[in-house]
Amino acid sequence: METSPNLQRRSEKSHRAILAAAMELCVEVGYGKVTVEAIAARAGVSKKTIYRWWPAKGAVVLEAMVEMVGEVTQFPDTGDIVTDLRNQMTAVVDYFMTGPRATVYTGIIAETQHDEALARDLLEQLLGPRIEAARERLRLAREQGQLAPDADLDMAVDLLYGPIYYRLLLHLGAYSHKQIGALIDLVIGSLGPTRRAEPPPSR
Amino acid sequence: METSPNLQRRSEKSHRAILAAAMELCVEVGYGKVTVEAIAARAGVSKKTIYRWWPAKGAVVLEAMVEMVGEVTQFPDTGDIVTDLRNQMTAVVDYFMTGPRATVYTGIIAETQHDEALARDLLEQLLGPRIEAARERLRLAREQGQLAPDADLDMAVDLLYGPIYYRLLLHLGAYSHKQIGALIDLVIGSLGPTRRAEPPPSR
Amino acid sequence: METSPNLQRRSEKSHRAILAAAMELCVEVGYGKVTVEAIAARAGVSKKTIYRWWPAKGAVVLEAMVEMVGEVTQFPDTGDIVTDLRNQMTAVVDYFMTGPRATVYTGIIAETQHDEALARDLLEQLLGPRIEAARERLRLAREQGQLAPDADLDMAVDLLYGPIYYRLLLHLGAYSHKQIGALIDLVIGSLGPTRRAEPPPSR
Amino acid sequence: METSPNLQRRSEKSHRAILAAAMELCVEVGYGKVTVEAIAARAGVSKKTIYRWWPAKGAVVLEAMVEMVGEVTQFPDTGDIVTDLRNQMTAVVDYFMTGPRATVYTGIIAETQHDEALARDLLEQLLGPRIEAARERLRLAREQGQLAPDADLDMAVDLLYGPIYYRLLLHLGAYSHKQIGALIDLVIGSLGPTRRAEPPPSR
DNA sequence: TCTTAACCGAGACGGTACGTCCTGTCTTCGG
DNA sequence: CCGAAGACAGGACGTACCGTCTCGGTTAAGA
Repeated sequence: METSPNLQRRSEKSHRAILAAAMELCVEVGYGKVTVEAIAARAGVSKKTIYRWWPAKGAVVLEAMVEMVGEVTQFPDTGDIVTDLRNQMTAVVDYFMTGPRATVYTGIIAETQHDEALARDLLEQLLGPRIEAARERLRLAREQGQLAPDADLDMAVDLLYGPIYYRLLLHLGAYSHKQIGALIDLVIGSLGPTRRAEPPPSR
Repeated sequence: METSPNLQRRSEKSHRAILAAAMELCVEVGYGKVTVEAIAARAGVSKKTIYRWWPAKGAVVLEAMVEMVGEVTQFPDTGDIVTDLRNQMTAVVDYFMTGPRATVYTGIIAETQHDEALARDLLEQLLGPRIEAARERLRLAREQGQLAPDADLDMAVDLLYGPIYYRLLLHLGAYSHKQIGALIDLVIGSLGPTRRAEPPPSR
Repeated sequence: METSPNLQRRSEKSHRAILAAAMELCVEVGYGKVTVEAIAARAGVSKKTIYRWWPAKGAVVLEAMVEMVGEVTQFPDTGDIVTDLRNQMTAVVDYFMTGPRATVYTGIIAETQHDEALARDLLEQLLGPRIEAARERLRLAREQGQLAPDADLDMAVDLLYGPIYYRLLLHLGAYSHKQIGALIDLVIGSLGPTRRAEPPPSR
Repeated sequence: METSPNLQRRSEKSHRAILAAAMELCVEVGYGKVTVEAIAARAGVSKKTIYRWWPAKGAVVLEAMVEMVGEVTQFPDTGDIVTDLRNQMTAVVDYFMTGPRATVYTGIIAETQHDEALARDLLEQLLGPRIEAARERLRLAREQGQLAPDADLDMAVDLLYGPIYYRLLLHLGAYSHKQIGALIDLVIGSLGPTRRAEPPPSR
C-alpha cells in the first residue's frame, strides 16, 4: 500500500527547460547576474515551479552542471598513474576551468561560501565522487608499486588538485597542460617508491 | 599651477568608523549577511559616504581586512626555510582560515568571482605581496643551498598554498598544524638539494 | 479565445489599505511630508505594490480623495439656481477648502504643476465632472429663463469657482458662506434675464 | 564709528549670478527640476553661499522673479477703468502665464502650498502690491463714477483675477485677450453705476 | 468515463537592500 | 577672513530580486 504513489509528478518538460535555461543564462550573462526570475522567464515556467523542486538558484545550476559532467572526469585506466592523472586532470581543467563554464563553476563555489546546504550538495554530487575516484586510482597505483607503500593518498590528492583550484579561485591564471604535467611529475615523484632523502626532521 | 588645490579630503573619523563597523558586522552576522546599509548605520555614516569612497561592500571589507593583516603574515627569518614556512603558514591558517575571520575571508574571495575589480584589488593588496614574499624567501633558501638550484619557485608556492586554499574553499576542512608540517616537508623535500630519483618519463 | 484569461488581479485589501493610509497620513502630517515609504509602512504593504498601481504619491492621494468625494459635490436640484449654487459651493468650500482636507487638496494641485499626468487625472477624475455638472445646472437654469438666453456658461463657471480657488491657492483666505452668497448673487445677477446696461464699448 | 561696517558683505557678483542662474535653469529644465545644487554649480558659487542669503530654492526664484517683474504690471492710467484693466491684465497674462515664465510662476505658487514663509514672501513681494494697486485703481474709478458707489472692490478684484489664476493653476487653459475683455466687461458691467435688476433675494 | 487533486503558468504580494539624489550643515584651504 | 569647493548625515527615491502566495487552467491517476 503506497502512501504517495505519485508524489513525483514533476513535469519532465519543465524540469529540462529549467536546467537548460539556467545553463544558457549562466553562459550568456555570467553566473552572478542570473536570477531565478530570469530562469523562470527563459524556461517559460513559473517561479513557484522552480522553488518547488530546488531551494535556490545555486542548486538549479549545480544540478545542470552535474548533468553535464557526464564522463568527462573519469580515469580511463592505462596502467600508468602519471598518464592517467594527466589525462584526467587535463580534462578537468579544460572542461571546468576554461571558457564559459569556468565562471559557472566558480560562481557555484562562491555561492557555497554562504550556503551550507549548497556546499554539502556540491561536495556530495560533484566533488566527492571525483576525489574518491582519484584516491582510488592512487591506491591502485600504490598497490602496484608505482607509489611508496606509505604514501599519504589524501595529501597526494590535495597536492594535485589544490594548486589548480587555488590558481583558479584566486585569479592567478589557470594551469596549462604543460604545467599540469610538471605538477604531476613533482607530486608523484615525491611519493614515488624511490624516495628522496628524508628532510631534516622538523618539530 | 595646481590642478586640484583645495580638494576636501575625506573624514578620517568616518573612514575608520566604516572599516571598524564593517569588520564588526562581518564577525557578528557573517560576511554574506552584511549590507552597506547596516555598515552605514553602525558607523553613524550616510550611505553616500561609503559609496563615495568604495564601489561596493566587498571593497570596504577588503580594506578593513588589509588593515588588520599587519605583520601576521611576515616571514621572521630563522635561517631555516622549513621552520620559516611552518611559522608563516601556521599563522596564515590560524589567522585567516579559522574562527570568525575565516568566513570574512572566504566571503571576499567568493565576491571576487563576480567582481573583477575586487579580484584585482584582492590580488594587489592582500595576496600579491604575500605570494611575492613567499617566493622571495624561497629564492633566498635556494641561494643558500636549501633547495635544488633548478627548483621551480612558482610551483613551490602553488604546492604550499594551493592545498590550503583548496581545502578551505571547497569545504574539505582546514589543515591542522601537523598537516601543514607534513605538507611543507613533502614539498620542500621534493625540491631539496638531494633529489629523489627522477620519475619515470611520462607520455 | 481569451487573450488574458488568468491575469492575477490586484489585492483589494492592499488597495484599500493604501488609500486609507495615504489619507490618514496626509491629514496627520500634511501632504507635503507624506512619503511613499510611509504610506507603504502604514498600509503594511511593500513599496513595489504601490508603484505597481500608481506612478507616484500624488496619484495615490488623488484616488483616495476621489473616493472620498462621494456625493458631497452634487447639485441637489431645488429648482432655484441661486439656492442650488449656494448649497453646492458651500459644501465644496467646507469639504475641500477648510480643515485638514484643504492642505491635501492644495498639495495635490501643487503637485500637478510639475506632473502633467497627475494634472490630467485631476481634471478627468475630480474637476472635470464637477465643472461639467455645474455647467449643466446652469444650462438648465438658462432654459428655464433664470439666466439670459445668451449667457456665457463657461465664463459663469469661471466667475463662480475662480475666486474661490484663487483665494485658496494664493493664501488670501477662504471664502465665508456669506461671501459665497454675495459672489453668487453678483455673478448670477450679471447674467440674469434682466440685464444691466451695456458697459461702455471699450478700446 | 560704525559697529557693523560690513555686515552686508555679500558679493554683488555672486548675488546676481545666483539669480541669473536660477532663472535660466527654471526656463531650461522647468522649475520642478531645478535644485539648489544646480543653481550653485551654474552660478559658480558654493551652496553655502546660497543658503546664507536665502532659506530655500523657492525664495531664490521668487527674488529673481520679483526682480524681473519691473513695471510690466503697472496700470498706465488712461482715465478709463475698462481700458486700464484690459491693458494691465493682458500684460499679466502674457508675462506670467504664457511661455516659459508660466511654469516658473506656477512652480513657485505650488511651492507655497507647503512652505508658509515662501507663501508670505510671495504675497508681500509679488502679489500684495499688485492686488493693492488694482484695488486702488478701482477705488479711483468708483470715485469718478465709473463704478457704483457701493461696489465691493475686494470682490471685484477676486472676480477679475480669480478666473485667470483658476484656469492657470487647474490646467484649464489660459485666457485669451478676447476672453479677458469679456471678463472685464462682465465684471465691471455688473458693478457699474447703471445697475442690473436686483437678483431675486435668495434664502 | 468522470472526478479530483496536484501540478502548472502567471504574476501579485510583503520584504529587504540596492545605488542615486538632493537637502541643509560643516570643514578645508586658497586668495 | 571671505567664499568656492565639496564632504558630510540624513532620508526618500524608484528598482530589483527574493521567496511566498493566490489564481484559474490543465492533466493524469484511480474510482
